[in-house]
Amino acid sequence: MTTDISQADGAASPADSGQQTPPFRYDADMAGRIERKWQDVWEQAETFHAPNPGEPGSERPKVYLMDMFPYPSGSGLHVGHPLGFIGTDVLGRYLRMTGHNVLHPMGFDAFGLPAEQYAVQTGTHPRATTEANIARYRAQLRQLGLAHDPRRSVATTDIEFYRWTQWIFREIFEAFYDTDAGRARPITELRAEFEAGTRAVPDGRAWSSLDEPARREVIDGHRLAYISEAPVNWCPGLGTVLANEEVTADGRSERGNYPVFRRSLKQWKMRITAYADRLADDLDRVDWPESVKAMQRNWIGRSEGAQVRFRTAGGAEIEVFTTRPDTLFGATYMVLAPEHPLVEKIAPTAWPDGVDERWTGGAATPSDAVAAYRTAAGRKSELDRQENKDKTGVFTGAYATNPVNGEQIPVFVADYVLMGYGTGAIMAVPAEDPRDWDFATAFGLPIIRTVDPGENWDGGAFTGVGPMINSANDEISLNGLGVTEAKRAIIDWLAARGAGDAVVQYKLRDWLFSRQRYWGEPFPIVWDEHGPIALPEDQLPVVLPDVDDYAPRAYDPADANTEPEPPLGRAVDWVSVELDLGEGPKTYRRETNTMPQWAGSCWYYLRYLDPENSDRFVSREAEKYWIGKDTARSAQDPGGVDLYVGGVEHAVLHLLYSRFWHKILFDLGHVSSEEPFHKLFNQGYIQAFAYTDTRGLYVPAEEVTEGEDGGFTWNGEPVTREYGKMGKSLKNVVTPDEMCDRYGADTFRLYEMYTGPMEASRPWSTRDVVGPQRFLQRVWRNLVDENSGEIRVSDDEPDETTLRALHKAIAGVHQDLPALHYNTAAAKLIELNNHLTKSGGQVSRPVAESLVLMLAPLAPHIAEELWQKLGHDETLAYAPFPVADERYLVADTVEYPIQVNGKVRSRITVAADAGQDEVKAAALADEKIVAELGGAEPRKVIVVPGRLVNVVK
RNA sequence: GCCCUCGUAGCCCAACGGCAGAGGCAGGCCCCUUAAAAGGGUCACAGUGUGGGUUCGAGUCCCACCGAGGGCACCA
Repeated sequence: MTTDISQADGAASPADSGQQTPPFRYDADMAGRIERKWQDVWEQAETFHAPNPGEPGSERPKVYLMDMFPYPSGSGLHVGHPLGFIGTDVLGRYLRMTGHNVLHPMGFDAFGLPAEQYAVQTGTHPRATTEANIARYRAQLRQLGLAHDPRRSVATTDIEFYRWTQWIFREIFEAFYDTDAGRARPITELRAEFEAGTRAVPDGRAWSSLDEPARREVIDGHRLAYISEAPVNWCPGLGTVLANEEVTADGRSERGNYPVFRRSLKQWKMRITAYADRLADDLDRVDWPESVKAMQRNWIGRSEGAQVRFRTAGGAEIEVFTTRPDTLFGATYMVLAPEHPLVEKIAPTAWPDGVDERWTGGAATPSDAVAAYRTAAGRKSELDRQENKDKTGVFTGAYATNPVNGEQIPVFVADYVLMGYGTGAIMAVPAEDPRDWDFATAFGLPIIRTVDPGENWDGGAFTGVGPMINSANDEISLNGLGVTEAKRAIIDWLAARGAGDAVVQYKLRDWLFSRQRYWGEPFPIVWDEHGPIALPEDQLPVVLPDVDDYAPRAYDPADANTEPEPPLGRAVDWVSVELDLGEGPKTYRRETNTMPQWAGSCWYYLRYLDPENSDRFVSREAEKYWIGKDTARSAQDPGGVDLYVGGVEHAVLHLLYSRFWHKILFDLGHVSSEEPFHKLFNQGYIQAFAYTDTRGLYVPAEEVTEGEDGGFTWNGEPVTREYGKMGKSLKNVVTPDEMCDRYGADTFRLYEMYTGPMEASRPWSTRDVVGPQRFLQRVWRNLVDENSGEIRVSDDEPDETTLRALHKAIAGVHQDLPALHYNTAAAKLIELNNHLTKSGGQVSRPVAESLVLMLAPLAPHIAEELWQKLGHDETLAYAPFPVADERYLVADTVEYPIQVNGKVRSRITVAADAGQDEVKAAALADEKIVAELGGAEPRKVIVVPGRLVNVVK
């Protein structure tokens, strides 16, 4: 079937290597020839095509392995990118050899800013750039020998792919969240309920009294994808709005680092908040790193508490959210956020008599004070608010009544209360909240302790637990209760009086889903005079039109008072469209926003399962087979990809969004699984040193030398070393292409897997790559004559020590590979090979074959070549992985170290099957131990079978 | 400020609570070589960030501190 190119071409190769190098040495050239050969063989033989259910091979237990797909950037891959890909590949190859049907696909997250920005600069269509980059990535990945199923490679920019992205959007648009049922349902069912009168219109109007536009407005207000006029993150520098997740803590864009402003704009949103509970709760059902779960929980930010209503003297009601309703007796003032709508309504015309001067901000009237404060707060950037935690604020002039004790408490406006969280208003309890304590101290407000901090407490606000005090009125007393009971009691009391209810609050906001960009999925939406309408399924895909100018209108990055203007708006012929959507031909206006980059990655793992399907985004059978719930795993198993490997940087964004979409698809009955990713693994990063000269400019890292004093120089000049990312601008990029040229892909793979455990970040060190290369060279030399290229194994039985070394290695590797401990697996193979090298002579065939098979997941090309040389016609990709024979794992005799008080003092050798008493007796009879004890009886003797003996004096 | 990781030889990293070293890099010496090395062999190098505690026994478990990396940050 295949030719043996290492021999055919081998004879020609020595001319270009050193004169004395044997002609069949495993060097970079040889490796390159072997690797290209096997990559072609695998492709032609369709070795890694994974069968779908019903196809031959699908009866084997399935495993779905996936990497987070890359964005195909113009600069290509550097050595850091494939770390996870190789790790997944090694596991996949191991699992194939242990009888599994392994699906390991790869695709491209190809919509995004860089291609668009390049298009803006050069006029090149983003599709041209994107496809060229994808081709480059494919070639780079292919040369690494990754066992992907090539039929299943998808790109989010493929029209056949984004057709289904639009279809899913459509499903989301055509659904609402039924809070009673706790799941999404089709919007048609909502309409039917309104029509039948089984569901009340939220504002109490009768459905029959509404005209069609009004009805549509009610319906649109329930959709999971909806338009809202709400404060959003507007980034004039990018000319687009951004999701909360895309804005950094200091109020700038994650991409480009431009200022971001809060502006009220009409935008598309997705109702992810409806799923807040399920997104938080179901984290308990997936096998993810605790750190990632913690980040998601933190982002969702569920907190349980109460809403409490305070009546003001003017009759207005201020509703607050608090997690500590138990401390209500200690509420001595209230605070509204500067943007709170009640601020101006409650402010009276004049200050009350004797108002504290600190409260007025020096203004003549409450309205002046409030207006001035609001203006000042609005001018402050997020960064200012964050960095300056000194409490500022001003009295509104109004008082509200504390419902538990009738106290009149002053209402302030202060920017330490945020409009975006809870109700934008708080009851302030300085005794139990440090922020309120600071404010109360600054403004001279009373502080009443309601939780007993204990005698030794001399600090400020007490947030710990303790018995309640000072908390009683005529009807209820919380005094003496613990926090939990006090909360329950006061909520019941408030609820009975109509002054409050138990509520749950979330930090999570609805997901801003529209962007003013060209290079993204168009919405499958058209507008008529009343609002948005989803295009019927049969009119998908909505293909991106060609435009002359790819740029959104960008502005002075600092000018907040600008409006987003999407590039698709300029495709006037496309925007205006005549359609018959059931009311006869009519002109509609297309939606000109595009979807954010996250859209495609929300569901790509489903498309891999059935990439050619033109009837459905994925067939039910394929979805069930590959990611369906596995009750054998656990009763509550939510299903999902068996292993998803990628960087921790997606902990919140991508992983939360795709969970959200998956749950909608589940609710609507389109998938059987409830979670997209069953097990998540975060690989570490390959990092690199970078060097700057005295002017602070980066110099080529490759050319820097280390002096004996530990200092670094470049061209004789001293340079300073930094450690961090690999990047073009840092002049420290190393590419896999270079490594394949200089050492071969197998060496490169082994190096990446060997330098540390998968989850660990570590520095790149080109210098160290020779280690794995030497190892492969030695394996080759042990099995192949470097002068003739002939295999040289013996048919003699292996000796006892070799068998022991072999089976010890098998047992170890068998354990390490599925646990992703590739570094220790490789070490065990090196150890075994070192043993073979030292033994000298020819390696016996069964030992050679086992070694080659065990090497195959890590270094597949050289393993295939050796396997073929050993006389096998078939690929080893599905050959059975060696199994250790217990006989060679147990020794006849065991050496026990003998400790006296935990320190090793002697050693004895006893038969492996010796009982504990025998071992103990032998230990105590040892002359060194007898001397140590000096005739005294040991207090205690601990025998750990097979391990050691510890004598306690 | 809070939360999560992680500190073992010059470097990268191993070590079910049981003899601190599996492996690699770099280094020394020897062999091969006219010479060289990405060839072969061999040798040395740490007591596990610091201080306590639990234990017969701690790199491993607990507490505090120091250092590095990451996440969150006026979220009521």
